[in-house]
Amino acid sequence: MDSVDKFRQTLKSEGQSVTNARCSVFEALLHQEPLTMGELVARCVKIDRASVYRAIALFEELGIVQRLQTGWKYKVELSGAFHHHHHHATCLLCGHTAVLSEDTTIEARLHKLAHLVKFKLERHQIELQGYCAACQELLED
Amino acid sequence: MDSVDKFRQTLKSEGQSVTNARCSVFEALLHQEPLTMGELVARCVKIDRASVYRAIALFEELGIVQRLQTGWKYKVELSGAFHHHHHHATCLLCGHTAVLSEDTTIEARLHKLAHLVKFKLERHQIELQGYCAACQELLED
DNA sequence: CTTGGTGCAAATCTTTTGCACGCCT
DNA sequence: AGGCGTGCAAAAGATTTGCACCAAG
Repeated sequence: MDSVDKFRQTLKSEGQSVTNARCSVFEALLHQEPLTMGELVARCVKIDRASVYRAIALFEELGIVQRLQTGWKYKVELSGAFHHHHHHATCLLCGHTAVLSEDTTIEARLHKLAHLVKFKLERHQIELQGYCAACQELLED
Repeated sequence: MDSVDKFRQTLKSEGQSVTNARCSVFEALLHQEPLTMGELVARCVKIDRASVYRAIALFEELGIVQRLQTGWKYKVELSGAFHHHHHHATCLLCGHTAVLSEDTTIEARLHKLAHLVKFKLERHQIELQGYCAACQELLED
């Protein structure tokens, strides 16, 4: 079953309609780096701004997308079932986002830390900020 | 040397003026949980909105405050020298925030991961979401 | 059908900017 | 004194909402 089918299925199983606007927003996110709402709205040409926001709010509730923070602004990307879990590093200068390789050591550790404060861990997010290779060079000038 | 002195010192050593507005913003952050910009503006009664934003921008540049993510919006809190570096776990139900104990294993690991994508790591943030002890019980009913 | 979703326009909220004036050094 | 920082007002951006109309189930 491909991602689009899984998406339609998810909506249906939650009693939600599969509409043109929602499909457009979903497709705009497929195979993409995380996008800001502005970028997402720009990619959904024929879809109204408000509908994009409404779709994202719904998707987040259903666990189809997740928001992630990159400095001051957030971006959205497909989550879990549609996209492997991973973390990002965002460049403080150019804003480019790199995907980090998986690291089970950290995930295990987080569970342990959560357990210490008696939390049942549902999700987590790790955000790294620094300078990408290209910007490090720029800074040396 | 108390925090306020250290604050004034930091400004001076960076060639910045110690002004009334900046002190007010700093004091509003002292001994507080992280605040949203809206909350912060509300606490700085006699200070103009724009000046609060300008102060926070400066403080962040000087490493006096850091922004962090709790849910969809960011909050600001005093950082590093004024407040130990730490991570939070936020309850999805009641919103309670617990402070996680320090873990050098993770910090070291993050540097390694950043290095793999050629990033010069400047800062990081880990956000855990789950259910606190009290809410786990509620959920069992 | 008929209920829920959409587009549109306008309201809200958040953050930034230009400018003239007053305060820190 | 001289320049930086501030308040004010307004611009710019981001997000939300009310409402009439159209489409999915």
